[in-house]
Amino acid sequence: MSDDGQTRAEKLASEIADAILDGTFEPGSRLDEHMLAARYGTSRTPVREALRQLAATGLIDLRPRRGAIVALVTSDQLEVLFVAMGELEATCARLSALSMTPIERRRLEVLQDAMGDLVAQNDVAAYTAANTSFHTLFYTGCHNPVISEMAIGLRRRLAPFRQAQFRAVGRLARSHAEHAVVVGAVLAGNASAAHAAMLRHVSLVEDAFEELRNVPA
Amino acid sequence: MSDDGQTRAEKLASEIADAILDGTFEPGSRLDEHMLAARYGTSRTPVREALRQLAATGLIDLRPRRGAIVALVTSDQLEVLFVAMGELEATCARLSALSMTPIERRRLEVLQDAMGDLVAQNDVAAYTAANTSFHTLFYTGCHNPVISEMAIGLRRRLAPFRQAQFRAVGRLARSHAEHAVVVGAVLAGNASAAHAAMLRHVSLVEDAFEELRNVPA
DNA sequence: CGGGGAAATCCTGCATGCAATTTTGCTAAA
DNA sequence: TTTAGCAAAATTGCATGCAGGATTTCCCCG
Repeated sequence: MSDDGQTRAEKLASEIADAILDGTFEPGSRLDEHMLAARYGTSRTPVREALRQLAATGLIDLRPRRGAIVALVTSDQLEVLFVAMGELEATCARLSALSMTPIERRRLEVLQDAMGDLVAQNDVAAYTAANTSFHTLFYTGCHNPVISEMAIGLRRRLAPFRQAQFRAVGRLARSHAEHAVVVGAVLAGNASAAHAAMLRHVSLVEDAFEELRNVPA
Repeated sequence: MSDDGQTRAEKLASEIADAILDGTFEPGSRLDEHMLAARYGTSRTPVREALRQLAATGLIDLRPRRGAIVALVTSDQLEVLFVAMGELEATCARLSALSMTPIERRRLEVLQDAMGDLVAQNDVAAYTAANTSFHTLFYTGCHNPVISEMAIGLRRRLAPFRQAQFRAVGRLARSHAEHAVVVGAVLAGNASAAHAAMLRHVSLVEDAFEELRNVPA
Protein backbone atom coordinates (compact mmCIF):
# COMPACT_ATOMS: atom_id res chain seq x y z
CA MET A 1 0.00 0.00 0.00
CA SER A 2 1.09 3.59 -0.50
CA ASP A 3 -0.47 4.49 2.80
CA ASP A 4 2.06 6.41 4.87
CA GLY A 5 -0.09 6.69 7.92
CA GLN A 6 -1.78 9.60 6.26
CA THR A 7 -5.46 9.63 5.69
CA ARG A 8 -6.98 9.80 2.22
CA ALA A 9 -8.20 13.31 2.79
CA GLU A 10 -4.73 14.54 3.68
CA LYS A 11 -3.12 12.95 0.66
CA LEU A 12 -5.92 14.34 -1.48
CA ALA A 13 -5.36 17.82 -0.08
CA SER A 14 -1.70 17.55 -0.91
CA GLU A 15 -2.28 16.18 -4.41
CA ILE A 16 -4.95 18.71 -5.26
CA ALA A 17 -2.71 21.49 -3.98
CA ASP A 18 0.10 20.27 -6.22
CA ALA A 19 -2.28 20.09 -9.15
CA ILE A 20 -3.32 23.67 -8.54
CA LEU A 21 0.23 24.91 -8.10
CA ASP A 22 1.54 23.21 -11.22
CA GLY A 23 -1.30 24.63 -13.26
CA THR A 24 -3.34 21.48 -13.83
CA PHE A 25 -6.30 23.28 -12.32
CA GLU A 26 -6.35 26.86 -13.47
CA PRO A 27 -7.43 29.73 -11.23
CA GLY A 28 -11.16 30.24 -11.39
CA SER A 29 -11.91 26.74 -12.58
CA ARG A 30 -14.55 24.77 -10.74
CA LEU A 31 -13.42 21.86 -8.61
CA ASP A 32 -16.25 19.43 -9.04
CA GLU A 33 -16.45 16.91 -6.21
CA HIS A 34 -17.54 14.06 -8.47
CA MET A 35 -14.77 14.85 -10.91
CA LEU A 36 -12.12 14.95 -8.18
CA ALA A 37 -13.45 11.75 -6.63
CA ALA A 38 -13.28 9.96 -9.98
CA ARG A 39 -9.88 11.45 -10.81
CA TYR A 40 -8.28 10.26 -7.60
CA GLY A 41 -10.22 7.02 -7.32
CA THR A 42 -12.08 7.69 -4.11
CA SER A 43 -15.48 8.79 -2.92
CA ARG A 44 -16.69 12.32 -2.40
CA THR A 45 -16.34 12.24 1.38
CA PRO A 46 -12.54 12.53 1.62
CA VAL A 47 -12.62 14.96 -1.29
CA ARG A 48 -14.91 17.26 0.66
CA GLU A 49 -12.65 17.09 3.70
CA ALA A 50 -9.61 17.87 1.58
CA LEU A 51 -11.37 20.84 0.00
CA ARG A 52 -12.16 22.26 3.41
CA GLN A 53 -8.54 21.93 4.39
CA LEU A 54 -7.40 23.68 1.22
CA ALA A 55 -9.93 26.45 1.70
CA ALA A 56 -8.36 27.20 5.06
CA THR A 57 -5.02 27.81 3.36
CA GLY A 58 -6.60 30.20 0.88
CA LEU A 59 -5.66 28.12 -2.12
CA ILE A 60 -9.27 27.52 -3.08
CA ASP A 61 -12.46 29.45 -2.56
CA LEU A 62 -15.30 27.49 -1.00
CA ARG A 63 -18.72 29.02 -1.51
CA PRO A 64 -21.49 27.35 0.48
CA ARG A 65 -23.83 25.34 -1.72
CA ARG A 66 -22.06 26.65 -4.78
CA GLY A 67 -18.98 24.52 -4.94
CA ALA A 68 -15.27 25.21 -4.85
CA ILE A 69 -13.16 27.11 -7.33
CA VAL A 70 -9.43 27.58 -7.50
CA ALA A 71 -8.81 30.94 -5.86
CA LEU A 72 -8.22 33.52 -8.49
CA VAL A 73 -5.97 36.26 -7.28
CA THR A 74 -6.60 39.68 -8.68
CA SER A 75 -3.75 42.06 -9.19
CA ASP A 76 -4.71 43.82 -5.98
CA GLN A 77 -4.76 40.62 -3.98
CA LEU A 78 -1.42 39.67 -5.43
CA GLU A 79 0.00 42.93 -4.21
CA VAL A 80 -1.43 42.23 -0.76
CA LEU A 81 0.07 38.76 -0.75
CA PHE A 82 3.48 40.01 -1.79
CA VAL A 83 3.44 42.69 0.87
CA ALA A 84 2.40 40.16 3.48
CA MET A 85 5.15 37.76 2.48
CA GLY A 86 7.69 40.53 2.51
CA GLU A 87 6.70 41.57 6.00
CA LEU A 88 6.81 38.00 7.26
CA GLU A 89 10.19 37.31 5.70
CA ALA A 90 11.48 40.53 7.20
CA THR A 91 10.12 39.45 10.55
CA CYS A 92 11.88 36.10 10.19
CA ALA A 93 15.12 37.94 9.51
CA ARG A 94 14.53 40.19 12.51
CA LEU A 95 13.96 37.25 14.83
CA SER A 96 16.84 35.35 13.27
CA ALA A 97 19.17 38.21 14.13
CA LEU A 98 18.02 37.87 17.72
CA SER A 99 17.86 34.14 18.14
CA MET A 100 19.96 32.23 15.61
CA THR A 101 22.38 29.83 17.22
CA PRO A 102 26.09 30.09 16.43
CA ILE A 103 25.75 27.00 14.24
CA GLU A 104 22.90 28.54 12.29
CA ARG A 105 24.84 31.76 11.84
CA ARG A 106 27.78 29.76 10.56
CA ARG A 107 25.56 27.90 8.08
CA LEU A 108 24.24 31.21 6.84
CA GLU A 109 27.76 32.51 6.33
CA VAL A 110 28.82 29.36 4.48
CA LEU A 111 25.80 29.42 2.19
CA GLN A 112 26.31 33.08 1.41
CA ASP A 113 29.91 32.36 0.36
CA ALA A 114 28.85 29.40 -1.75
CA MET A 115 26.23 31.50 -3.48
CA GLY A 116 28.92 34.00 -4.32
CA ASP A 117 30.66 31.29 -6.34
CA LEU A 118 27.40 30.47 -8.11
CA VAL A 119 27.05 34.13 -9.08
CA ALA A 120 30.58 34.09 -10.48
CA GLN A 121 29.71 31.03 -12.55
CA ASN A 122 26.34 32.57 -13.48
CA ASP A 123 24.67 29.26 -12.59
CA VAL A 124 21.05 30.37 -12.46
CA ALA A 125 19.57 26.95 -11.67
CA ALA A 126 21.90 26.27 -8.77
CA TYR A 127 21.47 29.80 -7.47
CA THR A 128 17.71 29.44 -7.56
CA ALA A 129 17.93 26.25 -5.52
CA ALA A 130 20.39 27.83 -3.10
CA ASN A 131 18.08 30.84 -2.80
CA THR A 132 15.36 28.56 -1.45
CA SER A 133 17.83 27.19 1.09
CA PHE A 134 18.80 30.73 1.99
CA HIS A 135 15.28 31.72 2.87
CA THR A 136 14.65 28.39 4.58
CA LEU A 137 17.54 29.17 6.92
CA PHE A 138 15.59 32.17 8.18
CA TYR A 139 12.42 30.14 8.58
CA THR A 140 14.18 27.75 10.90
CA GLY A 141 16.47 30.43 12.30
CA CYS A 142 13.68 32.59 13.64
CA HIS A 143 12.79 29.73 16.02
CA ASN A 144 9.12 30.51 15.72
CA PRO A 145 7.17 27.79 13.88
CA VAL A 146 4.00 29.87 13.93
CA ILE A 147 5.57 32.67 11.93
CA SER A 148 7.66 30.41 9.73
CA GLU A 149 4.65 28.31 8.76
CA MET A 150 2.74 31.42 7.81
CA ALA A 151 5.65 32.53 5.68
CA ILE A 152 6.03 29.11 4.08
CA GLY A 153 2.33 29.02 3.28
CA LEU A 154 2.50 32.41 1.62
CA ARG A 155 5.60 31.42 -0.31
CA ARG A 156 3.77 28.37 -1.61
CA ARG A 157 0.79 30.42 -2.67
CA LEU A 158 2.98 32.87 -4.48
CA ALA A 159 5.23 30.26 -6.09
CA PRO A 160 3.38 30.30 -9.44
CA PHE A 161 4.00 34.02 -9.75
CA ARG A 162 7.71 33.95 -8.98
CA GLN A 163 9.01 31.63 -11.65
CA ALA A 164 11.15 33.98 -13.66
CA GLN A 165 12.70 36.11 -11.00
CA PHE A 166 16.36 35.43 -11.85
CA ARG A 167 16.07 35.58 -15.61
CA ALA A 168 16.87 39.25 -15.98
CA VAL A 169 20.55 40.03 -16.48
CA GLY A 170 22.42 41.03 -13.38
CA ARG A 171 19.68 39.75 -11.07
CA LEU A 172 21.96 37.15 -9.58
CA ALA A 173 24.64 39.60 -8.55
CA ARG A 174 22.08 42.05 -7.27
CA SER A 175 20.28 39.38 -5.27
CA HIS A 176 23.56 38.24 -3.78
CA ALA A 177 24.49 41.78 -2.83
CA GLU A 178 21.15 42.23 -1.09
CA HIS A 179 21.64 38.92 0.69
CA ALA A 180 24.99 40.17 1.91
CA VAL A 181 23.36 43.11 3.66
CA VAL A 182 20.84 40.81 5.33
CA VAL A 183 23.51 38.34 6.40
CA GLY A 184 25.69 41.10 7.75
CA ALA A 185 22.89 42.48 9.88
CA VAL A 186 21.88 39.07 11.18
CA LEU A 187 25.43 38.07 12.05
CA ALA A 188 25.86 41.40 13.80
CA GLY A 189 22.68 40.73 15.76
CA ASN A 190 21.18 43.96 14.46
CA ALA A 191 17.48 43.13 14.41
CA SER A 192 16.09 46.28 12.87
CA ALA A 193 18.76 46.34 10.18
CA ALA A 194 18.02 42.71 9.33
CA HIS A 195 14.35 43.53 9.09
CA ALA A 196 14.95 46.49 6.81
CA ALA A 197 17.42 44.66 4.61
CA MET A 198 15.21 41.63 4.09
CA LEU A 199 12.20 43.82 3.45
CA ARG A 200 14.12 45.73 0.84
CA HIS A 201 15.34 42.50 -0.73
CA VAL A 202 11.95 40.88 -1.12
CA SER A 203 10.40 44.16 -2.24
CA LEU A 204 12.90 44.30 -5.05
CA VAL A 205 12.02 40.74 -6.00
CA GLU A 206 8.43 41.87 -6.15
CA ASP A 207 9.42 44.76 -8.37
CA ALA A 208 11.20 42.32 -10.68
CA PHE A 209 7.99 40.37 -10.87
CA GLU A 210 6.04 43.50 -11.71
CA GLU A 211 8.45 44.33 -14.51
CA LEU A 212 8.05 40.90 -16.06
CA ARG A 213 4.34 41.07 -15.60
CA ASN A 214 3.79 44.43 -17.18
CA VAL A 215 5.69 43.49 -20.30
CA PRO A 216 3.37 41.96 -22.90
CA ALA A 217 4.22 38.31 -23.43
CA MET B 1 -34.52 28.86 10.45
CA SER B 2 -31.23 29.95 11.96
CA ASP B 3 -29.54 29.19 8.68
CA ASP B 4 -27.67 32.29 7.57
CA GLY B 5 -26.54 30.88 4.29
CA GLN B 6 -23.81 29.14 6.19
CA THR B 7 -23.41 25.43 6.01
CA ARG B 8 -23.75 23.18 9.05
CA ALA B 9 -20.05 22.45 9.06
CA GLU B 10 -19.18 26.13 9.23
CA LYS B 11 -21.56 26.83 12.05
CA LEU B 12 -20.25 23.77 13.84
CA ALA B 13 -16.69 24.97 13.42
CA SER B 14 -17.68 28.30 14.90
CA GLU B 15 -19.61 26.79 17.79
CA ILE B 16 -16.94 24.26 18.63
CA ALA B 17 -14.33 27.01 18.50
CA ASP B 18 -16.39 29.07 20.92
CA ALA B 19 -16.80 26.07 23.19
CA ILE B 20 -13.06 25.57 23.21
CA LEU B 21 -12.31 29.24 23.79
CA ASP B 22 -14.77 29.62 26.65
CA GLY B 23 -13.38 26.53 28.33
CA THR B 24 -16.24 24.12 27.73
CA PHE B 25 -13.75 21.79 26.10
CA GLU B 26 -10.51 21.83 28.03
CA PRO B 27 -7.13 21.60 26.33
CA GLY B 28 -6.08 18.02 25.84
CA SER B 29 -9.59 16.62 26.04
CA ARG B 30 -10.74 14.30 23.30
CA LEU B 31 -13.30 15.59 20.83
CA ASP B 32 -15.33 12.50 20.09
CA GLU B 33 -17.15 12.73 16.78
CA HIS B 34 -20.22 10.87 18.04
CA MET B 35 -20.35 13.07 21.11
CA LEU B 36 -20.10 16.26 19.10
CA ALA B 37 -22.67 15.04 16.61
CA ALA B 38 -25.10 14.23 19.41
CA ARG B 39 -24.34 17.47 21.24
CA TYR B 40 -25.09 19.64 18.24
CA GLY B 41 -27.87 17.49 16.85
CA THR B 42 -26.32 16.52 13.55
CA SER B 43 -24.48 13.63 12.00
CA ARG B 44 -20.79 12.92 12.06
CA THR B 45 -20.13 14.13 8.52
CA PRO B 46 -20.37 17.89 9.12
CA VAL B 47 -18.60 17.38 12.44
CA ARG B 48 -15.65 15.85 10.66
CA GLU B 49 -15.52 18.71 8.19
CA ALA B 50 -15.65 21.25 10.99
CA LEU B 51 -12.85 19.48 12.82
CA ARG B 52 -10.66 19.64 9.75
CA GLN B 53 -11.32 23.35 9.47
CA LEU B 54 -10.43 23.88 13.12
CA ALA B 55 -7.29 21.82 12.78
CA ALA B 56 -6.13 24.20 10.07
CA THR B 57 -6.39 27.10 12.50
CA GLY B 58 -4.33 25.25 15.09
CA LEU B 59 -7.11 25.25 17.66
CA ILE B 60 -7.33 21.48 17.71
CA ASP B 61 -4.88 18.70 17.00
CA LEU B 62 -6.05 16.11 14.50
CA ARG B 63 -4.17 12.84 14.61
CA PRO B 64 -4.99 10.41 11.80
CA ARG B 65 -7.06 7.47 12.99
CA ARG B 66 -6.63 8.62 16.56
CA GLY B 67 -9.17 11.35 16.81
CA ALA B 68 -9.03 15.03 17.64
CA ILE B 69 -8.00 16.69 20.87
CA VAL B 70 -8.15 20.31 21.89
CA ALA B 71 -4.67 21.63 21.23
CA LEU B 72 -2.82 21.88 24.46
CA VAL B 73 -0.33 24.67 24.38
CA THR B 74 2.79 24.15 26.37
CA SER B 75 4.50 27.07 27.99
CA ASP B 76 7.01 27.09 25.14
CA GLN B 77 4.32 27.14 22.49
CA LEU B 78 2.57 29.92 24.32
CA GLU B 79 5.75 31.95 24.22
CA VAL B 80 5.99 31.29 20.48
CA LEU B 81 2.40 32.35 19.95
CA PHE B 82 2.85 35.55 21.93
CA VAL B 83 5.98 36.44 20.02
CA ALA B 84 4.24 35.76 16.73
CA MET B 85 1.28 37.91 17.67
CA GLY B 86 3.56 40.68 18.83
CA GLU B 87 5.43 40.66 15.55
CA LEU B 88 2.22 40.67 13.55
CA GLU B 89 0.71 43.49 15.55
CA ALA B 90 3.90 45.45 15.15
CA THR B 91 3.77 44.80 11.42
CA CYS B 92 0.20 46.06 11.36
CA ALA B 93 1.31 49.22 13.09
CA ARG B 94 4.18 49.61 10.64
CA LEU B 95 1.91 49.28 7.64
CA SER B 96 -0.68 51.50 9.26
CA ALA B 97 1.88 54.26 9.59
CA LEU B 98 2.46 53.95 5.86
CA SER B 99 -1.03 53.51 4.56
CA MET B 100 -3.71 54.72 6.95
CA THR B 101 -6.09 57.18 5.36
CA PRO B 102 -6.58 60.60 6.96
CA ILE B 103 -9.96 59.43 8.22
CA GLU B 104 -8.43 56.36 9.84
CA ARG B 105 -5.73 58.49 11.44
CA ARG B 106 -8.37 60.81 12.78
CA ARG B 107 -10.32 57.88 14.25
CA LEU B 108 -7.17 56.66 15.93
CA GLU B 109 -6.57 60.09 17.45
CA VAL B 110 -10.16 60.34 18.68
CA LEU B 111 -10.12 56.89 20.24
CA GLN B 112 -6.82 57.57 21.95
CA ASP B 113 -8.29 60.73 23.52
CA ALA B 114 -11.42 58.90 24.61
CA MET B 115 -9.34 56.18 26.21
CA GLY B 116 -7.52 58.84 28.16
CA ASP B 117 -10.82 59.75 29.80
CA LEU B 118 -11.46 56.10 30.62
CA VAL B 119 -8.08 55.92 32.33
CA ALA B 120 -8.96 58.99 34.38
CA GLN B 121 -12.20 57.34 35.44
CA ASN B 122 -10.36 54.03 36.00
CA ASP B 123 -13.12 52.27 34.04
CA VAL B 124 -11.46 48.92 33.41
CA ALA B 125 -14.37 47.33 31.56
CA ALA B 126 -14.79 50.19 29.14
CA TYR B 127 -11.05 50.47 28.66
CA THR B 128 -10.81 46.77 27.86
CA ALA B 129 -13.51 47.13 25.21
CA ALA B 130 -11.88 50.24 23.79
CA ASN B 131 -8.56 48.41 23.73
CA THR B 132 -10.05 45.88 21.38
CA SER B 133 -11.24 48.70 19.15
CA PHE B 134 -7.79 50.22 19.32
CA HIS B 135 -6.10 47.13 17.97
CA THR B 136 -8.85 46.58 15.44
CA LEU B 137 -8.07 50.01 13.99
CA PHE B 138 -4.62 48.74 13.10
CA TYR B 139 -5.97 45.57 11.60
CA THR B 140 -8.09 47.54 9.17
CA GLY B 141 -5.59 50.38 8.95
CA CYS B 142 -2.78 48.22 7.59
CA HIS B 143 -4.91 47.61 4.51
CA ASN B 144 -3.65 44.07 4.21
CA PRO B 145 -6.32 41.47 4.92
CA VAL B 146 -3.81 38.63 4.72
CA ILE B 147 -1.77 39.98 7.59
CA SER B 148 -4.72 41.24 9.58
CA GLU B 149 -6.47 37.88 9.40
CA MET B 150 -3.37 36.15 10.65
CA ALA B 151 -3.19 38.59 13.54
CA ILE B 152 -6.87 38.19 14.33
CA GLY B 153 -6.55 34.42 14.29
CA LEU B 154 -3.64 34.57 16.71
CA ARG B 155 -5.47 37.01 18.95
CA ARG B 156 -8.40 34.61 19.10
CA ARG B 157 -6.17 31.70 19.97
CA LEU B 158 -4.50 33.66 22.72
CA ALA B 159 -7.68 35.17 24.09
CA PRO B 160 -8.04 32.60 26.91
CA PHE B 161 -4.61 33.53 28.21
CA ARG B 162 -5.12 37.29 28.20
CA GLN B 163 -8.14 37.69 30.40
CA ALA B 164 -6.65 39.47 33.34
CA GLN B 165 -4.27 41.85 31.67
CA PHE B 166 -5.69 45.10 33.05
CA ARG B 167 -6.25 43.92 36.61
CA ALA B 168 -2.91 45.01 37.96
CA VAL B 169 -2.82 48.49 39.38
CA GLY B 170 -1.54 51.17 37.06
CA ARG B 171 -1.90 48.93 34.00
CA LEU B 172 -4.45 51.21 32.46
CA ALA B 173 -2.30 54.31 32.61
CA ARG B 174 0.72 52.40 31.44
CA SER B 175 -1.16 50.86 28.54
CA HIS B 176 -2.46 54.25 27.54
CA ALA B 177 1.00 55.76 27.66
CA GLU B 178 2.32 53.01 25.42
CA HIS B 179 -0.58 53.54 23.05
CA ALA B 180 0.34 57.20 22.88
CA VAL B 181 3.79 56.35 21.57
CA VAL B 182 2.33 54.08 18.93
CA VAL B 183 -0.27 56.62 17.88
CA GLY B 184 2.32 59.35 17.70
CA ALA B 185 4.54 57.29 15.40
CA VAL B 186 1.67 56.26 13.16
CA LEU B 187 0.33 59.78 12.83
CA ALA B 188 3.83 60.99 12.04
CA GLY B 189 4.09 58.30 9.36
CA ASN B 190 7.17 56.88 11.06
CA ALA B 191 6.95 53.20 10.13
CA SER B 192 9.89 51.83 12.06
CA ALA B 193 8.98 53.79 15.17
CA ALA B 194 5.42 52.49 14.97
CA HIS B 195 6.74 48.97 14.65
CA ALA B 196 9.04 49.34 17.63
CA ALA B 197 6.42 51.01 19.80
CA MET B 198 3.75 48.42 19.12
CA LEU B 199 6.21 45.60 19.63
CA ARG B 200 7.19 47.06 22.96
CA HIS B 201 3.57 47.51 23.93
CA VAL B 202 2.47 43.95 23.24
CA SER B 203 5.64 42.55 24.75
CA LEU B 204 4.82 44.32 27.96
CA VAL B 205 1.33 42.87 27.83
CA GLU B 206 2.95 39.49 27.53
CA ASP B 207 5.14 40.24 30.52
CA ALA B 208 2.03 41.16 32.48
CA PHE B 209 0.60 37.80 31.55
CA GLU B 210 3.74 36.06 32.68
CA GLU B 211 3.57 37.80 36.03
CA LEU B 212 0.02 36.70 36.59
CA ARG B 213 0.85 33.22 35.45
CA ASN B 214 3.83 32.69 37.69
CA VAL B 215 1.95 33.71 40.79
CA PRO B 216 0.24 30.72 42.41
CA ALA B 217 -3.51 31.09 42.18
C1' DC C 1 -35.04 37.34 -33.08
C1' DG C 2 -34.41 38.38 -28.18
C1' DG C 3 -35.91 38.00 -23.30
C1' DG C 4 -38.20 35.97 -19.35
C1' DG C 5 -39.71 32.10 -16.83
C1' DA C 6 -40.39 27.32 -15.63
C1' DA C 7 -38.85 22.73 -15.54
C1' DA C 8 -35.26 19.51 -15.61
C1' DT C 9 -30.70 18.43 -14.46
C1' DC C 10 -26.79 18.81 -11.89
C1' DC C 11 -24.36 19.53 -7.72
C1' DT C 12 -23.72 20.13 -2.97
C1' DG C 13 -24.91 19.05 1.94
C1' DC C 14 -25.95 15.64 5.05
C1' DA C 15 -27.21 11.05 7.11
C1' DT C 16 -26.32 6.31 7.50
C1' DG C 17 -23.76 2.01 7.28
C1' DC C 18 -19.71 -0.85 6.99
C1' DA C 19 -14.78 -1.94 7.32
C1' DA C 20 -10.37 -1.23 9.54
C1' DT C 21 -7.62 0.26 13.21
C1' DT C 22 -6.93 1.77 17.70
C1' DT C 23 -7.87 1.40 22.44
C1' DT C 24 -9.32 -0.88 26.47
C1' DG C 25 -10.13 -4.41 29.63
C1' DC C 26 -9.39 -9.01 31.15
C1' DT C 27 -6.69 -13.06 31.92
C1' DA C 28 -2.68 -15.41 33.01
C1' DA C 29 2.05 -15.98 34.05
C1' DA C 30 6.42 -14.41 36.06
C1' DT D 1 2.06 -7.21 42.26
C1' DT D 2 3.30 -6.27 37.77
C1' DT D 3 3.47 -7.19 32.95
C1' DA D 4 2.62 -9.44 28.61
C1' DG D 5 -0.84 -10.96 25.48
C1' DC D 6 -5.26 -11.42 23.52
C1' DA D 7 -9.94 -10.39 22.68
C1' DA D 8 -13.82 -7.30 22.63
C1' DA D 9 -15.50 -2.78 22.26
C1' DA D 10 -15.20 1.64 20.56
C1' DT D 11 -13.89 5.00 17.25
C1' DT D 12 -12.27 6.71 13.02
C1' DG D 13 -12.18 6.54 7.80
C1' DC D 14 -14.71 5.98 3.82
C1' DA D 15 -18.58 4.77 0.57
C1' DT D 16 -23.21 5.24 -0.71
C1' DG D 17 -27.80 7.20 -0.92
C1' DC D 18 -31.11 10.79 -0.58
C1' DA D 19 -32.90 15.62 -0.14
C1' DG D 20 -32.59 20.56 -1.10
C1' DG D 21 -30.80 24.33 -3.53
C1' DA D 22 -28.34 26.19 -7.75
C1' DT D 23 -27.60 26.18 -12.62
C1' DT D 24 -28.67 25.23 -17.06
C1' DT D 25 -31.75 24.52 -20.74
C1' DC D 26 -35.61 24.98 -23.30
C1' DC D 27 -39.94 26.79 -24.47
C1' DC D 28 -43.14 30.40 -24.88
C1' DC D 29 -44.22 35.10 -25.37
C1' DG D 30 -43.28 39.79 -26.75
